[in-house]
Amino acid sequence: MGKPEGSFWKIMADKDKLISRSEDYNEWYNSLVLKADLADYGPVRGTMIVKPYGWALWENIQAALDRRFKATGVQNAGFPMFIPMSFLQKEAQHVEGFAPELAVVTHGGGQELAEPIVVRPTSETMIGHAYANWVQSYRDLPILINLWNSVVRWELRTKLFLRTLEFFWQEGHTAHATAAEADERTRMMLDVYTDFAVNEAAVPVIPGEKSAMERFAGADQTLTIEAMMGDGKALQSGTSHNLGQNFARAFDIQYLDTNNELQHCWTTSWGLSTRFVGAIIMTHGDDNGLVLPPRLAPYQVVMVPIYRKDEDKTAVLTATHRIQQELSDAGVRVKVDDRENLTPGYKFNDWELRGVPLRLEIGPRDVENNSVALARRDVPGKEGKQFVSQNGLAHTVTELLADIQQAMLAKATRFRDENTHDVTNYEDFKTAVSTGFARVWWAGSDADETRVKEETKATIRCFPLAQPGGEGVCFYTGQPATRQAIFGRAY
RNA sequence: CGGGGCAUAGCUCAGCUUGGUAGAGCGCUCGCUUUGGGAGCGAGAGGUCGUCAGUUCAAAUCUGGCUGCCCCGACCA
Repeated sequence: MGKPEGSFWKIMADKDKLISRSEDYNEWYNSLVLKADLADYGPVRGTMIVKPYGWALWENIQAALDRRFKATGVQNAGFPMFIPMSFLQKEAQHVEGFAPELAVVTHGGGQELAEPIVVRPTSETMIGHAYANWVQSYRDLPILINLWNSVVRWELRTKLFLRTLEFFWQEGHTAHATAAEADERTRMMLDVYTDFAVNEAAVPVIPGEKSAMERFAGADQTLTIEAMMGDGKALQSGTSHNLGQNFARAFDIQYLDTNNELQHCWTTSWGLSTRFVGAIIMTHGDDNGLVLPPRLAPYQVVMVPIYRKDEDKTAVLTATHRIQQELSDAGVRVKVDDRENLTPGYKFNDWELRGVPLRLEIGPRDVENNSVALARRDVPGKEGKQFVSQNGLAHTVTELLADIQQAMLAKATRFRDENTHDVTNYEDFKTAVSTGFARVWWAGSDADETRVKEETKATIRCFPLAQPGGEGVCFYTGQPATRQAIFGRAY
């Protein structure tokens, strides 16, 4: 064709290209979720259809969490999604917090209901009702239960995975005989979330405590893991609440202790949702699309066979399936992209968009040389591509996947740290929270916190559990402070 | 709940100003040629133009209402 060499390919390449993150981060996110085939919009405003690829990612998240929960003695159970309105009203803070976002069922079986029923926004009240019946004696404690379900909160402004009317999550609910045990459990589950985020998702998080204003409605204490997204904004990625005796009192969860005295239980709850999928997208994604951590990726390796002639095809496909089996036997999640109607180049781009950690190309030359090409998703272009021997390939791949996992965590951690600034005055604070986190000494009141939010849109994401110790000067009030806080703009 | 935008083929959109037989690209189906970074040619399938009403001989096009979705702000995992 008579056009300059580059222009044709540039046009072709731009055709289906994502908008770059720097151009419009929001648009990048929205279109990526759709194009990577993770999810789609539901027919009711603000609802989400999770497609098989997105659900597979969620299933891997579920599996990683579930085995950690069970290792601490937690059992799964199923609870009703319908809650009597009166239950919500039993805990004053709780109803106040959730009232504005409740979905209420007024009709059933063609009849108007005598009492409206609430679709669970979370199950603390239903759990309270059940536990009150289950607990009689200190011998019945602790109760350690987790629910995998979905909940409904009538959000005004929604965004796929991050905030939808209905979302999928787990909610753990425990009841204990002592305050110390409840406190221990609250921290233990935060540790579980931290370990999961860092070691499975390669998402560096800051474990910390929420301020009184950001606390869960009805909790004495809310712990959180906070992550920094690619645009410098914060995402609350999992929470663990110490509910004290608030719900035990509201629902009469009582037991007889060893002295035959009636005591209220101490309860906790903790949750992590499909929002975490959003955290993975925005922590690791780049201008070419998703970058999934190998430990959670639905496919860890995608194989793209390449051939021209029929005789090549037979040889290539034979080798492809042999290697597929070999990798699969080694516990690697492999996908062979044997679609006939698409060119290898298209497949490369497609799987990059979908974030598969490692691409394995195999063509006639490889069959001849006993080699394959491996291209790692986290290192784009030629740099990330290498030809390796087919001998010991399972080992090579396993090592490479581990390396990718580690490199992704290192990269995300570096980004987070480079965009976290220790500041001591308001001007520097404003600069810091416009691009990332500000770490400050804080001694302000609720009113001060509100004012900072109004003036800068930044909120206290958490008081990190890891504190430097000693004392500092509050950047806002100038008062002596004993705790440092992380501020940031949040999703 | 306020402000803005959009609604025409599976997707992205043109057509509307100035009313007159429904369009393009991509995708899809079939065939042939292709395949190491988003393939080419040929032949097809596919739309009561969001909805209701009004104006008119005639409405995708003009007018009004309604509905839905997306984006931006206040509230939230």
